[in-house]
Amino acid sequence: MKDKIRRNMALFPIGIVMQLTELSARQIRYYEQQQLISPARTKGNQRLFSFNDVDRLLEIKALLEKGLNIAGIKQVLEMKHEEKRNENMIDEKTEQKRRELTDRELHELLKQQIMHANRPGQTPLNWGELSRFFH
DNA sequence: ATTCTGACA
DNA sequence: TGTCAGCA
Repeated sequence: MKDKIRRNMALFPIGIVMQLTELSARQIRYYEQQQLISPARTKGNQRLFSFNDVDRLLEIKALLEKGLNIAGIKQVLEMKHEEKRNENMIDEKTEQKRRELTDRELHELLKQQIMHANRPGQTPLNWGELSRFFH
């Protein structure tokens, strides 16, 4: 279990992360403000990201492309946190149920945003991609 | 050369 | 979110 410290080891500066994630420095810093990530800092106050930070950013990017806003992403990420907490019981059936639960909650999140946060002049949701959530 | 924070024609 | 300024 030495892999955990490796994944959490602060390694690369924002420039590298930009290339790895296809995200702008602006976005990466913004997501940190929204507390979606918490990269380490050098003595010179420069951000140092770990593999976990990068993976997290990739997840954020994916969710963003699915049409979720910061609030929605926070909730999904929060569930991911609970998942890891329960990853002790690696039962096959409970694992399956958990995935279904996650999908249902994602469905709810998206439904809420579609109904509620439907702002003028903007269509933040990829309805095509969302079809699977409305079976 | 890079990154950081703050601000907005 | 982009982008520019003024520092470190």
